[in-house]
Amino acid sequence: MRVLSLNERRLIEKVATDGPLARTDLSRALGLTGATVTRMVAELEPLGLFDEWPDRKGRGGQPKRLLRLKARQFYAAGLTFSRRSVELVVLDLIGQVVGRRSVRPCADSPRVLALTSLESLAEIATQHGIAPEKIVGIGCAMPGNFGPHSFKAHGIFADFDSPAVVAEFKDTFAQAVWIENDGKSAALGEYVYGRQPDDGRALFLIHVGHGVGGGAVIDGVPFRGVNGNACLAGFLFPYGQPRPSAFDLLETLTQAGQRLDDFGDLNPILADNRVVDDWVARAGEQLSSAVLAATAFIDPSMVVIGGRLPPVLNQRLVARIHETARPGPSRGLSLAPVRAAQLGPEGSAIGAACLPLFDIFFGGTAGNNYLDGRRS
Amino acid sequence: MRVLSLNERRLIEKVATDGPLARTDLSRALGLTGATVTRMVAELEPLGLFDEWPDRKGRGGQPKRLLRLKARQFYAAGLTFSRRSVELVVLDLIGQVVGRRSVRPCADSPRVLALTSLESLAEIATQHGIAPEKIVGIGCAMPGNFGPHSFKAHGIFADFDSPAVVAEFKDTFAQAVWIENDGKSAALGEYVYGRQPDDGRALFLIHVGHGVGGGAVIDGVPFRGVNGNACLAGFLFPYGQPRPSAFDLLETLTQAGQRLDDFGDLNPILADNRVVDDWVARAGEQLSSAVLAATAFIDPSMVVIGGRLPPVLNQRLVARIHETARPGPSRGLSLAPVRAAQLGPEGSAIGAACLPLFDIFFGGTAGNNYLDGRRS
DNA sequence: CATTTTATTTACATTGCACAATTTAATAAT
DNA sequence: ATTATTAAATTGTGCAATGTAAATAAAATG
Repeated sequence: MRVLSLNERRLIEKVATDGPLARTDLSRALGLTGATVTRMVAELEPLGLFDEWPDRKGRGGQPKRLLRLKARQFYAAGLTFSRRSVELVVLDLIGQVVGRRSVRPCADSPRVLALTSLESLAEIATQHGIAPEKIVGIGCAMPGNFGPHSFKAHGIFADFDSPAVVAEFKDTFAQAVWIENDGKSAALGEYVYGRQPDDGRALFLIHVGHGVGGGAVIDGVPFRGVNGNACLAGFLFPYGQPRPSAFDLLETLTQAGQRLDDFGDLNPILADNRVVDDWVARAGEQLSSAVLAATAFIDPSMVVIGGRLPPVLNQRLVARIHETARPGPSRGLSLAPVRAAQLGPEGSAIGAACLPLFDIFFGGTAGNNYLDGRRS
Repeated sequence: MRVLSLNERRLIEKVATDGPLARTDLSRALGLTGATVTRMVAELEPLGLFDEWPDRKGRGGQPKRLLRLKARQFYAAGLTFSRRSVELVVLDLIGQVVGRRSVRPCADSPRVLALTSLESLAEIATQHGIAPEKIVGIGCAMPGNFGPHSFKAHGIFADFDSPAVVAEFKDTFAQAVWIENDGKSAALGEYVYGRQPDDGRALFLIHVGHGVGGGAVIDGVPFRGVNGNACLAGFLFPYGQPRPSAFDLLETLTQAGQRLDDFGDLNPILADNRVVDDWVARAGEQLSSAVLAATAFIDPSMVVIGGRLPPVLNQRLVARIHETARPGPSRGLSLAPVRAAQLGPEGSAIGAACLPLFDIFFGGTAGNNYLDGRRS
């Protein structure tokens, strides 16, 4: 597929997030003339990205011809994993989860992880009759950080501490592979498909997962830092002490005699659970200081609490953060608004699937040497 | 003066920071063709920005014709203030301080501040024979933050808590006025004129001044946050408790019986001063946690310690930070390298003067709606 | 002095977009 | 039913910012 220009990707992203939209709407939203939008849409025609139909609600004048993404024209797979499971989702262009597989027991090596994922992907593709060439890429959300030369996984995944992980994935899949930290994946997913109109220009997500991570999308561009390790809200909570991570909740429950294998087992035991209540109270308070830190450093328009926990827990954490009512980072300033993630515990995997879709069809990395959007 | 295009500003910035350079060097560095660089330089000719002379060191082939900025072609003024003084510097295009004035006693109202500054500026201009139209703008570095609708100054400047400050400045000066937080000004100054080759893509500056602030320049663009309040490293150190600010040092000295009126009085009393030694030990340790936080959230290539303190104190703070040897923000990660600011206690004022120069001649705000660099 | 090398310039083509005029398809007024 | 009005979409044209390729310039080298 040809590489899309910056404005083409801006157009597609706009249709994806705010559609359906007519050409005039796009022209206003993107700051381009109607003529340009007409031509761009015409040039994108061979990709078959859009459905188009007349707007029946017009009041005089030629009716708009609304565009929306043809959901099933392209797909991407996103994968993430935890101690006892590999979660794979297949996402279509409009962010609908077409299929999901959760496989246990889990990957104890990068190779097993890759092969397991390949198998899950093949199953889903077969079941839904998805041709392989319609799957534009595989994204993998990793619980861990990027060292100068290698990927450093979270401590419980000792074998994942190597650049071989990347190689293993690239060898296994026919499609192109994207690797990203789980917090940054979730932030991207939340930005692209969990978005609400008042999100504003900068979304910061605190990722409550194996550890406490985070990610941000600022002015439509993922904020990675020079080594890909920005937004690590978890530094506030040293290892070996209580911290507001999903992993910490599992450990807390284990110590209280309620042993769970994985994040996925949380849902049934949440109601009327004193241990969970206490954990939410403590973790929410800790997270409010993470919100303070994120406000101080990033000054985002919105902080989102997301990660591997069930949505109801995210909501309870947000409620607890609001109760805590911490002052802002400096005189006269207040905390950024806080909200629970829209995407739920699959957020990282959906975000992972977003990586290829975003790079190919949406904002992608803004700016290159050819500052007018042309290429060499 | 006509508004310069994005690539023109990239070119001028490159010459400013890495010059002298020939057209071919620029073509390589900017990713443009030689033909384009030739034409751009020719079109900038009326501004008289460059000196050009043949390179005598060539080894075969036509000798390069090196370009560098004509330092005295344009100027900007930068101003900052503290309890007992108003500091104003005039900077030329290559970042040389052409003239400085430090006036006491100080501004106790925005109006006095503005008039005092105007007078200082006029004196410097007269003394050095600088025509007013060569001064392209006035930057003001403010100790304080931006509220949703007004500027909130640091607590000791009660009268500055209003949007009237901005109006007062705009009324007083013939030139265009830029207002910015002092930490962000200093970061910009350090990026443009304090730069070293290994700075990398993202510079974070911790500003030790009235409070503890900060600023960052990421991929050549000042990082401001949605409200202009990003990079506030000081949130780690609550008001009313010991904190690593220059103001805190003055207070500490006062309590020990060594009363000083202003930051400028520090230099003579630094040697063999037990109170200062203790303060450096404590503040350095505190700052190392600010470095940790900056690394965690921003993941910069470099953290710079700067602000209103004499350079020797910045160096001692950096030494102390290195002693503290804190672990990185997560497993396998280490702290960003730390360095003392190049620009010294005038950093904020120089940075303030950078604001107009940067916006007019250098990177400015990258990207606008016209993604090809054209304007409506 | 001819050759080689590198820098710079010139002439021309391409492209992404704006502007303005035109066409299209609906509703409202007569 | 006809005409006017409106808004959307399209088409034709031009411009500005680049790239491409060839030409020219100025030095070192043999």
